[in-house]
Amino acid sequence: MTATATREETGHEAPSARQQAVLDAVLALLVEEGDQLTMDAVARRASCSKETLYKWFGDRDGLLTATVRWQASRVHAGRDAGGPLDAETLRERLLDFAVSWLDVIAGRTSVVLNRIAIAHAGSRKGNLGAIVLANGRLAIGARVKPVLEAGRAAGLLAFDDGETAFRTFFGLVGRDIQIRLLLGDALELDAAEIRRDAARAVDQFLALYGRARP
Amino acid sequence: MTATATREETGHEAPSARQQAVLDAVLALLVEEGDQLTMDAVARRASCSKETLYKWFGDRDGLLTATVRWQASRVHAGRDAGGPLDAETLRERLLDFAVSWLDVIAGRTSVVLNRIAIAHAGSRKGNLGAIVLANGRLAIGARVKPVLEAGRAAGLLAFDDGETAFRTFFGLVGRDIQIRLLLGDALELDAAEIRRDAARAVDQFLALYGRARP
DNA sequence: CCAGTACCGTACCGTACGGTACGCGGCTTC
DNA sequence: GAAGCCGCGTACCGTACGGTACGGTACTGG
Repeated sequence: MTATATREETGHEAPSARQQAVLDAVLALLVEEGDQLTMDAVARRASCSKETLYKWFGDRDGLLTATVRWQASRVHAGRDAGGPLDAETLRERLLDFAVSWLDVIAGRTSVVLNRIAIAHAGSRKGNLGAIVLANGRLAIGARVKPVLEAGRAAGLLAFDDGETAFRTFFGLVGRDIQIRLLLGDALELDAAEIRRDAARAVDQFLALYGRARP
Repeated sequence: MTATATREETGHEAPSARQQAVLDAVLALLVEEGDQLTMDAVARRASCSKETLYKWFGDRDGLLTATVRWQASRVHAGRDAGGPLDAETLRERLLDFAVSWLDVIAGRTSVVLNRIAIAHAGSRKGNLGAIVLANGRLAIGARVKPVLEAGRAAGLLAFDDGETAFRTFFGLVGRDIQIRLLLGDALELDAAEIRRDAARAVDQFLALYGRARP
């Protein structure tokens, strides 16, 4: 009930250490080689047999799905510290989100995984697309919206619909960055530039939705 | 020098009527069948032989490239009417851009083509990605920026860098729409909603960059 | 009326890759 | 230390699909 339990019915359980190593190999391969990822290459890179791959992950799609989930599981480093909200902490929290979001989407791994998921969404079985969406856009939304609501409750922000406000924030932060990276634009973003972009986005968002202390 | 001239050295010339029909078949197939587009299917759909396909377009990538270019060539319906700029016409021009941009990216064809290009960008030969980028994000930028500059010249807008201002505009208009559609989110946008979204984006942009009449 | 050309339809080839089968070494368990 | 698994390595199979070859038909130019 130890090892075999990981490959249960739904295939949703946390992967074993060895399986994680395999998934990391997939990620590495994806990042290095682009998307023409073959099962052979994975087996070779991870020093395991294709048979094991199929036993653990079912088929190629299963392996991809597990990889996306695995990567998603390590991104969820969010600080959702609660507490009283003044203008300064609100700005800080938003800046935090903006920076970490830009960090994610500018990363090679994210780009490659999004490419895979998008290609996948184009041909039946929307699973991958849905998973990436749930762990990307939707997850960040779910974490930012409460902050916005808190900001409104504290009289620091003014908006009717939290979803709309968040989508504006999303647009101000991401702008054309993700689509350009997905389409292969070079567009190097270093930490400093990310910080500057994030700060600008937060300023603009507060200019649009902020309320002068009443 | 008539028919053969279309298949010249670079392969850049406008396609003949028959070739256009083939490219339309590719688009239709792409939209209907997702991305597992085979040369056989194209030949069958367009009632032409595979040999002709290869003769005209070189290989599969050539066909895809020609298709992307063909689609791009029909999107360039931009109104670049010059003339004096007052606040109202500025807002109108921006609204125009926003609406037509949303129309494009929300269309099935654009989604499918972007998917293809993104997948392509993931595996060598960034051509397709570069082409889509050039005809999408870059083209709209090239058309909007002069309007922004004109707005600044007329004292209606205030910004240091036109590129940055445009990217903000881009983000306010597109928000999360494109990535969601690419990843397979349903997200139906009718004309009314597009108009509303575009108007909100323009209002927000003017709130950020507009200058009260001096 | 006879080339020559363009192009359709179909049959064909080669290969890459997803998926399966099998033999063998190294564990755990009794 | 024998029995039984797990999982590695490798060889193998089937097929889908990119690309080519070839025969047949229509149109054009001389």
